[in-house]
Amino acid sequence: MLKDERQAFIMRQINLHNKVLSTDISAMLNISEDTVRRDLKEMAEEGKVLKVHGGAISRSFHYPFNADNAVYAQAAKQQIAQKIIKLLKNDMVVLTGGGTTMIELAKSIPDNLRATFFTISPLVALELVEHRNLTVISIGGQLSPSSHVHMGASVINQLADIKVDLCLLGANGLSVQDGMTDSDWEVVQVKRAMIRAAKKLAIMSIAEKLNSSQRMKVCDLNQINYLITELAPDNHFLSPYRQLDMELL
Amino acid sequence: MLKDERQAFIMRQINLHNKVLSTDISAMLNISEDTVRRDLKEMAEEGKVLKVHGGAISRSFHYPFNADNAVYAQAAKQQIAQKIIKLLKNDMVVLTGGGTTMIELAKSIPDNLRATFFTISPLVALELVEHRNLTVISIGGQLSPSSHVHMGASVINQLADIKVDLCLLGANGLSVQDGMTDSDWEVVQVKRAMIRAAKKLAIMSIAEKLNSSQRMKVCDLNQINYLITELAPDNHFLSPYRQLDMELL
DNA sequence: TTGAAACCTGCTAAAACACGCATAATCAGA
DNA sequence: TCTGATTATGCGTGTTTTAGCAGGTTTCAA
Repeated sequence: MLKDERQAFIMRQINLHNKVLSTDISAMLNISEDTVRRDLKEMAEEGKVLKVHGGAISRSFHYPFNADNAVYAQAAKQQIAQKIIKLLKNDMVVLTGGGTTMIELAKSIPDNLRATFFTISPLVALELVEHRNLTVISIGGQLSPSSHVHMGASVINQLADIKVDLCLLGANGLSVQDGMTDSDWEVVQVKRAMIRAAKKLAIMSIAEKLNSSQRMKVCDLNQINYLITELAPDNHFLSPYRQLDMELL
Repeated sequence: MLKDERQAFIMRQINLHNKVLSTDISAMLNISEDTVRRDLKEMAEEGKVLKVHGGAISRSFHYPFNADNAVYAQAAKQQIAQKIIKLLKNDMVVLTGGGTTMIELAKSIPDNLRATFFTISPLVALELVEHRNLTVISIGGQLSPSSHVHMGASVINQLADIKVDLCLLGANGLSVQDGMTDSDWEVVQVKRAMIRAAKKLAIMSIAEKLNSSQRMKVCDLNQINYLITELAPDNHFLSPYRQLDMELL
């Protein structure tokens, strides 16, 4: 077997699986691991792959991370925001949670929308209040260091006293089996109270979060009125949700 | 499974859910918790995540606001902050307003201070909550677009129900003649309610604002227990205030 | 205050690695 | 086709990296 031929084979494997193990290649081609290592090293120097201990990974695979303020999957979240804006009408009263998707939405609300927003997230509140025609009311309470939203009994109490047209929540986990789920007990309590306070419920979730589950159940899928993802409503990925009693956006 | 692959997986989980638990990752990938911990530690050292007890949280979640904006008279305000820190004791309950001085203070509170902070400013709340020994409670209400603090009747109501050790307020106007003054009627109402809720009152003000008056009166000078400026207490500029029943810092 | 969970440190075995060297394969030009 | 030069490959040896584990300590929350 020729060297180039071998490296082409390795390249194919990497394109196929995003990674290769030196041992695997060695076994597959019946060559010594040393040779594989040498190949990988060479290919890494040519910039074709990323060499790591144990094998190599695809160059395009290096995970997304920007040290500063880049939000993960921002494009998708902005798409979601655009879709939600269509749900918002003048003189609506809306209740929102926190999360980066919600912040993207808060930024991109059109300035001419005249509405009232209740929110448990100070970050969202600060973004919303930049729009002239919005009335922003913070549901105060103990601020959670990890999720940066207000939680605790006083939040639940306040939520019991209000009734809003639409509740906007980000989903942490969402699946046909388990419904909407979350990982934190306190968060679940607050989300439930928020859902109770709203006539309609809209859940936003990037497609990646669909079909994932967390430990605690927030609500059933049939309580959800709108499910907003960055995908087109007829995307096959959403088909499990299509029969259900919710509108896909 | 390759190490980098594993870390990419963790990174993805963090981007999706804003946090991960070591135990969860360990279970999901069938690897020991030690390995997960080592990964998280490594990733934290590279600045990719924030390590916390039990797991790690997203870095972009860590308050992506204006990192270092030009604040007017920032040096002076930081000096003031340093002086106020000396007033803060463990297990104190403090009530604060908003303003850039207050934010500077919130940033520079020592991490080992264990205390409870009530605040009407979402920005201050978000800064305070970064200190792990602080309990932060937002007094919620309508968010003022101009001053970025919560105002309105519900704030007054909530303030009526609490009693704190110390109230920290920035002054808009302060003079021997007129006492503490402000320009906005709503703000005055809130400040009065805050003062009522506190055993002691500390006013912070850059020297520039001393001897200036606004239209509305908030309180008399003799209600003030501490006056904090960036000047030394024996500065001649402060002499008009020296005879009064307040401590100059 | 106390018990459980999370953590750290040091250790071990196995895997992956690097390096030198001997041998095998390849190639260019006569 | 032969030959010498060049390159590629496999192997032995010693080193480094990695992952799990044992134990003692810290942290957290009840």
